[in-house]
Amino acid sequence: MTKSPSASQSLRAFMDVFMHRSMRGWSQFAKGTGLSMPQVSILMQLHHKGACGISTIGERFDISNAAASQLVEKLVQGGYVNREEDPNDRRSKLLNLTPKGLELLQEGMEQRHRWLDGLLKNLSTDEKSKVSEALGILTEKAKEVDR
Amino acid sequence: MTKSPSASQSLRAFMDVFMHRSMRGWSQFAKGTGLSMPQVSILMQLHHKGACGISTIGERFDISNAAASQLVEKLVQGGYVNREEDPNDRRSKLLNLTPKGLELLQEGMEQRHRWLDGLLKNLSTDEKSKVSEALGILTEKAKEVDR
DNA sequence: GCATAAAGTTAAGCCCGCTTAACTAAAAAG
DNA sequence: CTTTTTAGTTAAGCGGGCTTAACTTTATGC
Repeated sequence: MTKSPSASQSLRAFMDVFMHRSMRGWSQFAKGTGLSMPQVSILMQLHHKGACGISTIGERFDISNAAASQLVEKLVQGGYVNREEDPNDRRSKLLNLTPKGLELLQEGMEQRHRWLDGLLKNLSTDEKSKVSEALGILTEKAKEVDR
Repeated sequence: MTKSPSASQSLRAFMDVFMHRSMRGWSQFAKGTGLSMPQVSILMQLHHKGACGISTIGERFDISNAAASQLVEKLVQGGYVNREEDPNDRRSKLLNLTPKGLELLQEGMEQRHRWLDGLLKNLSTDEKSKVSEALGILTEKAKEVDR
């Protein structure tokens, strides 16, 4: 590295490598579990944003409620998702990860983390702390923006 | 943030947010272009690793050569990929992004980067430089590990 | 209370990715 | 030179995701 690049440039370079790697990782993982990417994405989304109904799934993935319903049905059949009536509105459903669903997701994350830990192994203590701080900053901001 | 977390913890939190976001971003982008995720993935991979043949695609995505051939065919039809004979081995093909293919990919990246730039906007100059440095370190390592 | 809207489900049908199998053509092995 | 291996294409068929349309059930507006 000749000179210090801008933060924006660094982010772009990082994203290039990082996105490429993590996307391929997830799709391979999905294949291994027998689930499809859309199905895994729904699990991730439930874990990330908490319980919601069918139509929320539809909106977030920009698919019809019918499609969302069918995908969720498969996840329920597989025991990854719990689907119960919303006590406040009996038309609506409350979707939640089952322990099995959570476990599956965490296994997928583990695989991604193993790759990342491999990156950290070769860093000095000083570098590690810098990386840690910077990612903490970014993550906070991302959560804000993502709302 | 109460106390400084380990680098590994920071990476995990970061991965959670970023993977989720970037994957959804790409799949929405793909939908907008009329291409499927596997097709976009192939474009990304060509851009990232350079020209290769059909069977290399098959190996990298863990699909049959027949499947790879069919996917590539669609990308060639769409004008996103150039497919020519390998002069060194006339059985083999050399696949390359066309300008149109490259442009499409870059548009996708732009969309992701716009989100990221939104994150950077709210950072102080000091934070920006920290982020920049840390991501530079990580990117270098990632490229090494990725081969 | 009745009409209307909203949340989900189900079914029919389309497109797409993927696999296997059969095939062509070129290179490597003997 | 013949045999075998390698790269790629093509076709048939399966399964999955998605859409539209018709329907059920529950909530809401007047």
